Amino acid sequence: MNKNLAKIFYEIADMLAADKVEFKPFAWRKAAQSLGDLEQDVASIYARGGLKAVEEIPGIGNSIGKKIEEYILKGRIGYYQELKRRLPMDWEDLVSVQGIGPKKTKFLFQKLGIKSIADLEAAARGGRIAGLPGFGKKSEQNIIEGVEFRKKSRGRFLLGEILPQARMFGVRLADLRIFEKIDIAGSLRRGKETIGDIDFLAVAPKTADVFEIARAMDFFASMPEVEKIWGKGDTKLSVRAEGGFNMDLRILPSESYGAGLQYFTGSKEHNIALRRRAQEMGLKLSEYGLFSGDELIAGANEKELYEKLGLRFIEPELRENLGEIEAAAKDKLPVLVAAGDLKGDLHCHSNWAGGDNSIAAIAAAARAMDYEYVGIADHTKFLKIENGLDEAALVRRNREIDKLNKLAQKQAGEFVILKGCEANIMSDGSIDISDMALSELDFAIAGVHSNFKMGKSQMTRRIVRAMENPHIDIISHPTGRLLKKRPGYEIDFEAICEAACATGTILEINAHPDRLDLNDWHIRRALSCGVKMIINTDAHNINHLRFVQFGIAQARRGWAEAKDIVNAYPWQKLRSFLKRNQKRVN
DNA sequence: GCCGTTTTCGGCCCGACTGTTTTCAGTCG
Repeated sequence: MNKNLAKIFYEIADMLAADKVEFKPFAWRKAAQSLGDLEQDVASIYARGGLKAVEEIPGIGNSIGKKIEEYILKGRIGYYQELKRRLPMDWEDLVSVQGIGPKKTKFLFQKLGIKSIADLEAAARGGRIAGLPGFGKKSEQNIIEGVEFRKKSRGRFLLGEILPQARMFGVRLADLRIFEKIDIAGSLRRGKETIGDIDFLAVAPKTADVFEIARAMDFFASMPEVEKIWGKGDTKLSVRAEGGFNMDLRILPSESYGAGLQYFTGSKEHNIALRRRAQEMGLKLSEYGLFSGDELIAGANEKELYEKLGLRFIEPELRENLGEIEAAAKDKLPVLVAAGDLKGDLHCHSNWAGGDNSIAAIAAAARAMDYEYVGIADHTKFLKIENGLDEAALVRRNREIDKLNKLAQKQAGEFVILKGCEANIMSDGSIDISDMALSELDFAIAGVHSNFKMGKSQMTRRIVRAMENPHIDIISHPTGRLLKKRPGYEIDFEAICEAACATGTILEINAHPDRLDLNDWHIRRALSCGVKMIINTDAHNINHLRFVQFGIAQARRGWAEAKDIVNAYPWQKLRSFLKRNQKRVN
C-alpha cells in the first residue's frame, strides 16, 4: 500500500511540475518519500486512527490525507485519474532518462504523442526531436544515449562492486599531486547498499592555477575507462565509466571543503532539511559554506558546520532525514558500531563443506584481522550441493578444530576457533540435523536455503519454529534476498522480531555484498524491539572476510551501537548471549 | 499542498551546467 501510494504521489508531483504549478510538486514528493520510509502500513494507521492519524504522518496534511483515505476506501484517487487522463504517460520511466524532466516529458507528448520510453527512443532515432523549439541535434543524441544507459545499467550498482573501483580512481586522482585532498562523497560515503554514481570531491590548493585544475579534469575525462563525458565545466566534471556507472568530480577551494563534503555526501533529503534549518536560523547553507548575509561563518570543516547549526556531528550513514537531525539537536545520536569494534566472525564456511579454504587458513586470516575468535559454520547435510556435513562428519570436523585450538594455545594464547554450523530450516521449520549434533557445538546458525516461495504466514511460522528450537542460536540472512537478483521471501518481520526476543535468538546482519540481510531498515526495526544482532560475512573464501565492512555500514545505517552487536564482545561475553548458555525461566 | 520556539499566512534549498538561446528554461544533484 505505502509503495503503491508513493509511486502515484511521485507521478502526481511530476504532472504538476509539468504544468508549472509552483510548490505543490515539492509537497507531493515529500509526502511520497514520507510514505516510502514509513514503518507501518498506512492502511493500518488509518484503520486504527482514521484520517486524523494519517495526517500525523510528516508531509501529509488534510488534502493529501483525504486522497489517501479515498485510495484506501475506493482503491483509486479521482484527482490522480483526472491528471493522468490528460497526461497519460509512463512518468516514472520517462523522467528517469538523463536530461528529461517533467516539462520536457509533457512537451514531447503534446508535440509528438510520446507516452513511453519506446516512443521516445523511436522519435529520437527517427530524427523527429531535433528542430523542435528548445531541442537541437545534441539534445536528440543525448536522449538516445540516455535511453541506452538506462537499458544497460538498470539503475543502481552494489556497494561491494563500486567501492573498490571508487578507491582505485581516487588513488589515481591523488597520484596527480595537484589536489590537497580527494574524498569520496555521495551514497558511497553513506554506505548505502546500492549506489547510483560515484562522487569525488577534490580540494584545489590556493596556489593552483586554472590550467592545473583543467589539466586534472582533462586527465580524469580521458582515462581509458571513461566512455562518455556528460558535462564539463570549471568546477564540475561528469562522466560515465565502463561498467555503466557515472562519476562526478567536483572541485572546491579549501575554505569550502567541509561544506562541500557535507553537501555532496547528501542525502538530498538530509540536505534539504539542513538548509531549511539554516534558513530558520537566518542563515544560508550551500556547498560553499554556511553564511550569515555575505559572511562565511563555517565551511572548511564539516563538524563545525553542524555545530554552527546547533547540531552534534552526524555520521554520514545516518544522513537520510530519518530523525537524525532531531536527534543531533537533542544530543541523542547513537554511538555507532565501528570497524574496530568487532572481535570475530561466526559465519565462515570451510573446505569441509563448500568453502574454499582449510580451517587453519581461515583461522590465520581471522587472526590477521586482529580478531579474537572465528566461528566455522559449515553447511549441514540438507545442502548436498555444498557437500553439507552429516552428524558423523560434523564430529570429525569438530575434532580437527579441537586439535587446531590446542596447537594455537601453545603458540600465542588467546585466539579461539569455534565449532558451529549453518543448518537448514526445512519447510516445516524443523532442522536438518539432530539436536544431539547441534548440542555438541559452541554455537549453531540456521537459515532458509530452499522452498523460498511460501506464503507470508507460512514462511514466518517456519522461521519462528526454528527460533523456538533451543539449539539454534542465530538465524542467518533472515529475509533471503539477493540484491538485484531476487527479492526476499515474504515474512512478517515484526513477528520475527517478537519471536527473536521471546526465544533469545540472535538475528544475523549478513555482510555479503549480494545479501546485506538484514538491511538498514530491518536493523533499525529490530533494535527498537530490543533484538540482538551479529555481523557475519558468510565467507566461502578467506578474502570474503573483508566483506565485514559492508555489514558494518548497514548496521551503522540502522543506528546500531556496539552493545547491540554480539560479535563486538569478547567470546566469553558473546557466549552469554547464546541461547544454549542461557538459563531460561519457563 | 504543507507547515510553524517568528508565522494559521506567506513562505517553500541552492547552485552548476547544458543547449538553446541572445537572456534563459530545464535538469540535475
